[in-house]
Amino acid sequence: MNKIKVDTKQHILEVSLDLFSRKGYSSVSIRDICGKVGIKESSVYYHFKNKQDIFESLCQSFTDVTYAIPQNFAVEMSKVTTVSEEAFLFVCQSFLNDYLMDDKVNKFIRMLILEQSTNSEAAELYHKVLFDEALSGQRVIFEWLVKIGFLKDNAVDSMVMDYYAPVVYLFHRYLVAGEITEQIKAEVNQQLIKHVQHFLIKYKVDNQNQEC
Amino acid sequence: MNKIKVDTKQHILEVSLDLFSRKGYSSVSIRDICGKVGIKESSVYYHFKNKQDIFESLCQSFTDVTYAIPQNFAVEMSKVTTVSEEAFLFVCQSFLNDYLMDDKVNKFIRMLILEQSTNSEAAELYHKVLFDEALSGQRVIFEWLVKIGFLKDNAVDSMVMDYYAPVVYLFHRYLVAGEITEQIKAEVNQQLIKHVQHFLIKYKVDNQNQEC
Amino acid sequence: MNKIKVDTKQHILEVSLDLFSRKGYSSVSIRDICGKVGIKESSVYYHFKNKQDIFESLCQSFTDVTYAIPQNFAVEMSKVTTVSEEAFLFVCQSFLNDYLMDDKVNKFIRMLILEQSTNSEAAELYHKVLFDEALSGQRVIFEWLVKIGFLKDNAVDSMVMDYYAPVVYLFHRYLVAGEITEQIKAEVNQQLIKHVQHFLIKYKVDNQNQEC
Amino acid sequence: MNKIKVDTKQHILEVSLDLFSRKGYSSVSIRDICGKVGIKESSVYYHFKNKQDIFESLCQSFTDVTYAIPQNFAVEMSKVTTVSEEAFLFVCQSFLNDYLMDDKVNKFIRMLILEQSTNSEAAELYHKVLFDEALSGQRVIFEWLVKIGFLKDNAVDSMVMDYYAPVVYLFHRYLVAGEITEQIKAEVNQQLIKHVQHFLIKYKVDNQNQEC
DNA sequence: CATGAATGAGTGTTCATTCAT
DNA sequence: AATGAATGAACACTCATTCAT
Repeated sequence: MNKIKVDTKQHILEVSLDLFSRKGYSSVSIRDICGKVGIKESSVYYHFKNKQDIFESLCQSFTDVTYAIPQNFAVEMSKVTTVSEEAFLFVCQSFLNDYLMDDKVNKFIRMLILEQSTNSEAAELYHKVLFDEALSGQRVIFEWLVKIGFLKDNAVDSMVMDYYAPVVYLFHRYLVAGEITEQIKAEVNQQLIKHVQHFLIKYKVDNQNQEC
Repeated sequence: MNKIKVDTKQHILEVSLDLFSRKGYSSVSIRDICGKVGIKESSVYYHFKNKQDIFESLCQSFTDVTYAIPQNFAVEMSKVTTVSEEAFLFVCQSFLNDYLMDDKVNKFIRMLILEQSTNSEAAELYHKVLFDEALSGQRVIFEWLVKIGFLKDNAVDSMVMDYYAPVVYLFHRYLVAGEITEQIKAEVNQQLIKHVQHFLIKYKVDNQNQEC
Repeated sequence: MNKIKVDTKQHILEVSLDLFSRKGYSSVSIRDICGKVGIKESSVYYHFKNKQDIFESLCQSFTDVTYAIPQNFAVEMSKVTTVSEEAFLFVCQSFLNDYLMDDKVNKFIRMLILEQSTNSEAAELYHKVLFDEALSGQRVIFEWLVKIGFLKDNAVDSMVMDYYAPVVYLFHRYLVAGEITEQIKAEVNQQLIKHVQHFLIKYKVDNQNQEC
Repeated sequence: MNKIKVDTKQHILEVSLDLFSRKGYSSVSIRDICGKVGIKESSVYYHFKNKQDIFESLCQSFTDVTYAIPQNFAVEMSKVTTVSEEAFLFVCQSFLNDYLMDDKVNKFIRMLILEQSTNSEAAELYHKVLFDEALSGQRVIFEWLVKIGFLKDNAVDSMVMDYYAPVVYLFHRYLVAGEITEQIKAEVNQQLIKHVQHFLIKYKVDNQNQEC
């Protein structure tokens, strides 16, 4: 027979993430979670020490996922020596679609935003993920893109700022509040494309000269 | 005799704003508020119908303050015919210092960010203030700056995005979480100056050519 | 100028009686009363010592009204030597219309019914008014009606019971709960007439025989 | 070992009924109930959704009990073809002793009387039980008693009124307020017997004729 | 006469958590 | 692995009342 019963612990985590990201940790009761999971409140305490433990468990699994990204990317980078405009755009879009708009990741970041002011662990994680790590990761990529001659040899910090600020802007404007509908996804994607093209005009090495 | 007793209603509002912005509406109890104000819990209900009423009262006063800005600005604009780079920078900095970094306004926006997912009124107000109204206000200003020959006659939308995205970025990175220390203020100010100069290089009309 | 302002104390009493009779003493707050009267809560304490004092003041004025009835009636009785069937019916109806259905009296008895189990003063007054005094008063009347030859010389206690039980029944069935509409008034009146005629068939001295 | 722990839910219902019938729903606090039951306040909410839920649960169980009566009676009726005066009196007394004076039922009706003006559900139930259903039930019985030749073939409605009005009277006079002592029980029983005999003199078919 | 401001005690209810089963 | 039953602490809110003005 197939597995019919889903792993309850995993189910609790999923439901909790969903609720935490929508109402905030402290506004979600164990009752709320159990209601959606379909178990009694006391049962949670078989799987988790307490409510905080659910939150921390979520943080841990998110950290794991997030910290895997740059390493994966480094592996890919090492294989590649030339980058086309299309490839660059593709990578930017996949960061948006496969990461920031990914159901779990998106919910997670929303949860962090709500908890950043209450919970110092959340605040730290939020800043690491959305700013510190993101920026340093991008710096590495941009330096590499300069090295392989795709981007001009400008100040990388300016470039990163020019690239990333609008991404953060789009994220907060469209992806933090409310449901992420297909319509919103399309809108954000389109704005991202416009932004990347705008960005490349300024920073991409002029290939026509190279081709000459 | 001098006034010794502060207006209790105002005091409640101040304390509430402070706590709401730090812990989120639902994590702040009437007990918390009263403890800091120095009154008994039941006394709050003389001044406000209920907890939600405090929140709405805060929203109202914030709305009033915010909607006064563009009108004040319009008055100033009408008196001016030429703008120097210093003046432009000064205006940008004053928006940062006198608005986004203003204790009340800053706390208020933080509160809205925390409540945007729970409270639709908060979500709407947040988007109006930080995106819709801000963008349309800036569009007006930039169009005027183009008209008076300070900025190049580029697509205004792109210009607004180029200008505003980094502001939003700085706001979320440095001004939303944690205490706003003098050190952070200085850091943000410096980054803003860099950003504005970067922006002007691209969009300011080259006066030397004009003078020729 | 004429009196425009009604006597506040009287106004409080009226509103209180209305609310007490509909929701019960303990379910009516000073706030409720003041809201309807149009004064602030603290103002009540100028006119009354406390909430209980309002109740007692109501009881007093009701007692005064009620205890005046038998005396008034005794005066009337002493002037009359013969009674017609119509006159008897008229008196029965006037007790219903001018007393049990009178807005104030009705509200008052309803209030007593609600408070009889909580407040011993109310319980006592309720039983005095609706049973003890009513029965003894009726006994006096029926004895007099026997003496003047209008009613047969039966056991007065049985007669009183036969007469009064249906009145109490009608009162509790139609006049205690809900609004007393004109329709209900008519219905009760009709049932009372039927009852009185039924009663007189059994107990009235057959005048035709006497006249023979 | 024997069961020592009583069913808590049932215990709460019993205590609540007792208190509601004596002080009225809104004057009884959850604290009062829990104090008597011997549990903490929060424990009530494991068994009942809220205070109102206790009330409704009581109403339901009372409704069940009450609506079972006529059906039980119908079964008995179908087996019997002759009725003695003693049997009639016995039934009347058992309605009094086993229903109106039954601890639970009595408390319940008292509760309804107190709540009739506040709670429309209570008002409806009160009128159904004490008037509408009671009257129609009695009509059925009296019609049957006429058919089997125990009661004279008079207008049934008059008969019902003559029978039931004094019962309602006795109920409100002796059984609604205050403790129901053995003394009161005896008094009411005696008055009921007197009333039934009085009633039978008027309405019972004269058996001496039949015996001839 | 009336009110603005405050308060202590209490109300119904929710919460995270415990623990025996 | 789950649940029935309970609980202490907290919660938003209401109440009758007081008192200086």
